[in-house]
Amino acid sequence: MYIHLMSNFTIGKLAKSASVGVETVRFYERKGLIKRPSRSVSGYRQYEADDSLRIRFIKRVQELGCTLREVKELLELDATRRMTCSDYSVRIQRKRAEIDGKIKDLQRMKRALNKILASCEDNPEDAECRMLDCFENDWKMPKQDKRKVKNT
Amino acid sequence: MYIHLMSNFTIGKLAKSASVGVETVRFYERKGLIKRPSRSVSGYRQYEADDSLRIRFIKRVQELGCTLREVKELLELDATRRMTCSDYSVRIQRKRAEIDGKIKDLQRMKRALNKILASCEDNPEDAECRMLDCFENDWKMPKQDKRKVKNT
DNA sequence: CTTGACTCCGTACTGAGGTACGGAGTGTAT
DNA sequence: ATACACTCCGTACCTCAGTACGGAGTCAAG
Repeated sequence: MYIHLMSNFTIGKLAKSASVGVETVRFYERKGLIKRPSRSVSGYRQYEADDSLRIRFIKRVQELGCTLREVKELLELDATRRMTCSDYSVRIQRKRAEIDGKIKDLQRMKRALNKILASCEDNPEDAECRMLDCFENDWKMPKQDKRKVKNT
Repeated sequence: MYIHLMSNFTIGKLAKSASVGVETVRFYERKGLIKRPSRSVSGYRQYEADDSLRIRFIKRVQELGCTLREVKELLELDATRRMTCSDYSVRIQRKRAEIDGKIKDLQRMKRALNKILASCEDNPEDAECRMLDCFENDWKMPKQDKRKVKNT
């Protein structure tokens, strides 16, 4: 594991190791997404390997369609754990369901891409497949019950 | 199928059916994400069911972490098909790989949530599981080769 | 002991993705 | 035929997620 040996990143090192800009690190600090680091005598921020992991986590989860607010919630799931096990596990379950939905839809999109690929490579005539239709099962026409509309 | 019978949405109807605002529809039109609709004599936009599907597709794919630019590319995959089957299928394969990566990471996140849940419900003492660690396999430490950094 | 790269901080700016506004025309229910 | 809701258009505005700026201090190599 020998990772803890290479602690004490300066902000520039951290940023580079996580493939973001220095300003982004400071921005995340302001937003409370990463903890305030310890400081050197002269006031320089001092980071450790875990902070790099954390930033890379943030970036990846963002790519999976979460806002920074949601990422923060995710990261807080283990922080607040153990004190509030009651409704807290409900929150986790909700998050899990959300993720499940995303996985399903990504799989549908993948199938649609496969269909297009197949029709392109094998028989360019066949297969009236559109990307659009890959979600058709769940929500082709909302049938007036999923009313999450900005109600007037 | 009898869907084509209920064509000719006005923009408000379309927006409501797709759970977005009227302004969003116009915005997507400006951005070229939906085609310019036909107009009534008085200049009102006239939509059909497919446009609603398209907008719902856009919103969902956005939630899966794509920008509008990427959504547009996805939607164009079937439009430009059949003329450029050569490097075009490469583009599709790239898209598919991207999606695969997202599915994998979402599954990892789900497993992490499951672990937290288990440790919360069964034995609140055990299981030092953090959300952070769910991606550890692929990119714990970047090892200086994935250098997509804003090079100085 | 100077030079150049790095850091500090606050504030200002940017680009994406919408939202809101306002004045004018339209459609329709009473 | 008069409300009232809806539409048109352009422009202005908003939030989110960074980016850039600039003046001052710091660190390390030569």
